[in-house]
Amino acid sequence: MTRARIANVRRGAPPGEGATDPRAGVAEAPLTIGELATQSGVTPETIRYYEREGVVPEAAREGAGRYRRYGAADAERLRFIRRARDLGFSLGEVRELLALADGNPRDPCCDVNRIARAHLAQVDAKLAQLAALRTELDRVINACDGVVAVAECRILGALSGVT
Amino acid sequence: MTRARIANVRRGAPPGEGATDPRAGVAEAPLTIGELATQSGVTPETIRYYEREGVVPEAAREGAGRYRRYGAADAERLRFIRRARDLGFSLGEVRELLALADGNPRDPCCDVNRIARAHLAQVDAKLAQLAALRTELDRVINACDGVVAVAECRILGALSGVT
DNA sequence: CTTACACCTTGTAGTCGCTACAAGGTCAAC
DNA sequence: GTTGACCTTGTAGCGACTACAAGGTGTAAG
Repeated sequence: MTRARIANVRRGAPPGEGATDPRAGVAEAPLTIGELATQSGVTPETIRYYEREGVVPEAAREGAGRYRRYGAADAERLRFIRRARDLGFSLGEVRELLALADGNPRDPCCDVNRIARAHLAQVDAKLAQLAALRTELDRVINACDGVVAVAECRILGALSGVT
Repeated sequence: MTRARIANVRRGAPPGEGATDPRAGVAEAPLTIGELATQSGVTPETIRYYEREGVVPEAAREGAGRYRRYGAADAERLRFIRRARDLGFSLGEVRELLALADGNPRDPCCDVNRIARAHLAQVDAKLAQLAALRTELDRVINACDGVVAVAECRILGALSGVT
């Protein structure tokens, strides 16, 4: 649940590259994995994991370096993934959504709807279950008022099956 | 979430052992792991896993057999564990609760309270988070009315950061 | 040029709570 | 003795990362 944000300040900003083209790939102002991580709110480890899993494409390794280099499109894709994950979509669902987004823009978006609605139903189910659990837990806790010794503890009693 | 229940009917009930002493250990009417599983609502694999993890003690292997043998106390302990797990306590928390239940009955039960209340707080936090997520997901889905092509899909748009 | 050091690389193992198998052993009934 | 259900151990897998370790690279400053 905790998403680490890593301080990742570029030590030397290359001068004279003000115009940020929104359609830029890796061409303009390549990012290191750490910078990409900072921009998209995930850790470098997670990005590498996504690459292994094929959720993001293999990064280019520009020039002589062995470092991965990223562009604006990669940052966008990662933010997409992060938002979807934050909404509770599984990585598998994210993969499907990405495939749809990557496909023909004229394709119907009913599959997107289907995935999203199925997920909403799952969330509702989990909510109901968790609410019921909370009620029960509250009941168990509130039974224990003024009891001081383990022998008479009503919480332990409830867990032991004493109703 | 699905807890398998296994049919486990004793093929030959040993005769003449009617009195079920609630304080009985392994002495009276030993159970196989499968029978214990049926009685306590977990699978044999889970019981063995709990033994490996030290949540339940190592089972006695009565007589010449290599089979684990259990008594009423073991069934009780497992039911305790299952109830606590059903209430969402982690195995670590279950371990703590068991240690408290195993300890001196005259010890104060404030630790039990602390664990239970901490867990309730966690559940509440998760509930709030899930409810917020649901709201957001619903908003995303409802934005998409009558859109037919992926290019204009508002769900994908929302995930891409278009607000 | 050297040094320093932050950042990167790959690979592997760990987290949680089980679940699923495989290959073989045991027990009770018939 | 033969069935066949049950048990045994060991190992690997799930999801979605996270955490190391051991070593390589890129950049700035001295």
